[in-house]
Amino acid sequence: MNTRLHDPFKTAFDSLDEFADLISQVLMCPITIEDANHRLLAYSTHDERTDPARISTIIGRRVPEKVINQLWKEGTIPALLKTQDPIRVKNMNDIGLNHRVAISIWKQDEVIGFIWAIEIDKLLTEEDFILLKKAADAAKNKLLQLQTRKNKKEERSQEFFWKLLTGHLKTTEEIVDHFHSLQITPPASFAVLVFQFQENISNKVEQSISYLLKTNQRIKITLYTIDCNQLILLVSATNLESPFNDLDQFAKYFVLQMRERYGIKGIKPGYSSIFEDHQKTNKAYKESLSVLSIKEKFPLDTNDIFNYQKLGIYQILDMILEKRQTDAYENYSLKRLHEYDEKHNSNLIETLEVFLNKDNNINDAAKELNVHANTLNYRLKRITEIGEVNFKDPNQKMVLYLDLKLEKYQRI
Amino acid sequence: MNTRLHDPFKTAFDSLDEFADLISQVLMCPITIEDANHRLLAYSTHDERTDPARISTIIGRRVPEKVINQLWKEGTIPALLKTQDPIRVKNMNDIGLNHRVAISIWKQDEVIGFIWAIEIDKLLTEEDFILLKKAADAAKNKLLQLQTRKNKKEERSQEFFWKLLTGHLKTTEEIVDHFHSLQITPPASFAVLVFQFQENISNKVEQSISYLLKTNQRIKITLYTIDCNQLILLVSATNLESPFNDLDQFAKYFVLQMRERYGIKGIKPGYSSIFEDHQKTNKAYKESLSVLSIKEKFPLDTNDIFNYQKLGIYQILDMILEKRQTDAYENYSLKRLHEYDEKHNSNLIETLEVFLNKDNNINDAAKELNVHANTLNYRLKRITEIGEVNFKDPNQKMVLYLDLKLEKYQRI
DNA sequence: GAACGTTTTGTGAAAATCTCCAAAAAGAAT
DNA sequence: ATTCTTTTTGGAGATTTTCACAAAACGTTC
Repeated sequence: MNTRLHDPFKTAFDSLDEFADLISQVLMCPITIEDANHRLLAYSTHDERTDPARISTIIGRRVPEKVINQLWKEGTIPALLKTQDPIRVKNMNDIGLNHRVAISIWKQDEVIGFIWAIEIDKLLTEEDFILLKKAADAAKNKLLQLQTRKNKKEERSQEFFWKLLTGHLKTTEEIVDHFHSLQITPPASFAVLVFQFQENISNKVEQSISYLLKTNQRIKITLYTIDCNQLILLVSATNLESPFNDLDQFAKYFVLQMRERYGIKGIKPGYSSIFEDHQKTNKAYKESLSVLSIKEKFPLDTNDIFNYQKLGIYQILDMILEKRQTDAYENYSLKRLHEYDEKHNSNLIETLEVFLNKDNNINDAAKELNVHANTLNYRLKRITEIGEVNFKDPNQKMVLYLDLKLEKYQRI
Repeated sequence: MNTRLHDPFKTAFDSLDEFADLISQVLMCPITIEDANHRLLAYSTHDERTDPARISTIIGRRVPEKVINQLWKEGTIPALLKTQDPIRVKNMNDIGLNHRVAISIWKQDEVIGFIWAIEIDKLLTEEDFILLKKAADAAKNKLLQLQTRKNKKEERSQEFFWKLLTGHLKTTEEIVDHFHSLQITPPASFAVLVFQFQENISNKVEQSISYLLKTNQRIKITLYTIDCNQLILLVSATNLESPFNDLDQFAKYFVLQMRERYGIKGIKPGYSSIFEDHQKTNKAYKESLSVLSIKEKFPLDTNDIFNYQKLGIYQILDMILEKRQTDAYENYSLKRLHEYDEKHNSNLIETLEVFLNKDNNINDAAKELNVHANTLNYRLKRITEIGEVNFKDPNQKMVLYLDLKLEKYQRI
């Protein structure tokens, strides 16, 4: 027993799995080893007793997202990131978690992994805690090896990604070959997703990002890189039927988590259409940037839009503005309505805009304007008279809508 | 009596009015003299008896439009344009016309005016007819004088108009001065209206045009000129409240009459927005031409549109097309819908287009598609699923509409 | 042709929208 | 102050639209 307390882990071992079994034997409980992003690195097979959370972790080769979220909310992970000591986690039946003890594995001042010990039928003692700490220290070197191997691969990936983004790779075969040489299956369909941060992305923030991306299970992130204040991702949806939905959800999720977990605010997502041909990565990248630049120009109207497709009319608004300016065009209807508003200080223009925004829905628009539906009806009648507009004509309505938005844009 | 039959009109007279009185005395009935466009040139005051049609003619200094229309329909004017002999017109109480006799005044093979004799209490005899013929002959020279004077003025007007259209006159004062020197009051607001003919406009057609324009009383035509197959007008609406309405009506009226009266088909009208500043005549002209060129590109969709304002989205469609082509943009939703149509040979795309054309009106669209309203509803639901569209978002709908039209355009 | 999924059509009830009228309120004009 | 016009609001009733459900028709696949 004395030797055991001394340091039972100072022996040579080939694989992390072997090492996990060793810990398991020493502490007499199931052991799981994860990297910093909660990907499964190894697990003990010696002890067959386990809990549902561990099973899903092993099956999926990563800790389930809901478990991670719970551990963040409840404070375990933040604690593990602060201290080098073991942390005890209480039973959480709703996510299938038994009592367990966790410890983080450190390389200098950075966490590079975790060891989990599940307390099946006995709780670990103070002594065990000391042993666990020694185990964590012993695991460090093995993990570092894995990391450097990964880093090299990542560097090559990054270079390849930039070539894709800038359109340097001309043929589809060349691109697919590159993917394979990096041992990545090229996604059947993809989009480029860019998160724009308020400030340049520091190394520290980069780690948080990396963590969030790796733990995400909503969408597949094939490649990612960082450019000043932009995080650029090559992503593909797991659900092929409604990819936009998935992407939207992920974008919102990412922004939310960055704010809640790390206090980083003001991240703006923008993503491209979905493409099948990898040669179009460059185009996809441009679309994403275009989304971001348009979101800057029309922040209010495009607040909930992240996707180039969903930008709708805003895709082409600045181009139209340019033409309208060179043509010195003036919308006659809007002009008359403005004149009327001026003269009678009414607000027909505002009324019109809300009505069009609300997709011609009288009730919704009336609610937003805080007037009676009949009032709105009356105003609309006046608008058709004064502006000589026909609301049954989608054509005319569109131009009104466009010109309204343009006016607004010009005023700013 | 003998001398009277010989030629009572071979005397000198100063004005046409004097001459009208002379005829009136000889034939013992009220006399009116008009130019080829039914503008009043002179009328007898000797005889006080008259009829409502004559009164309005004198008051308005032109024959009322409904009277002219009636005389065309009923054949009097066509007859007068064919023969040099007097024509008798029957009583037409509904338009206030008594019995009367008319004769056309000729210069070579062209009618340059008319003389009207109203048969108040006695019908004109054969003898009177011969006298009338002599009167017409005598009136000819006087009318010619008037015409040449007018022609000179018209030439100067034409030159001025072209300067306006091409934007050669820089300051508004300069333009207003020009107007005044031509004894024209510059209209407070105006539009440029262009009729495009299928063939170059011959002199003969020009006469018909001139006639139609001069007899029109719906809108004020300040200036007009002809350029190859285009008739260009500077017009202003008499009704300031709904100028577009007036202009639309006139455009349709002109096209109709040219076809019905002269058998000239395929005339396409196009007119600009309404402007107040005469420096913008050039812009107005460009807008009109733009309408015509767009009508050529989208003949079906823009068939009932003559006005730049009402062109709606078509104003900017070719510009958008250009951008979409350089961007190699592809609408994801439409792509998926097309694929679905292809695979299941359905017609979701057509359904979508009709639905959008009909301004989201299920019933109207269903009628046009010859399906049950529920069928349409079902299809729309499928469209939102397959194309990942949200029909409550006016933005998305607009882009769909635009891209649909663009596709259609590209296919042609 | 049986089995299956997709599409079309029909029905009816609930919800909404529209139409019309009238009264009140607010502004403008005299 | 009063008249007149314009605007807002309310409500009742008619009309439309929407929605869910079910049956029938159609197409594909085995």
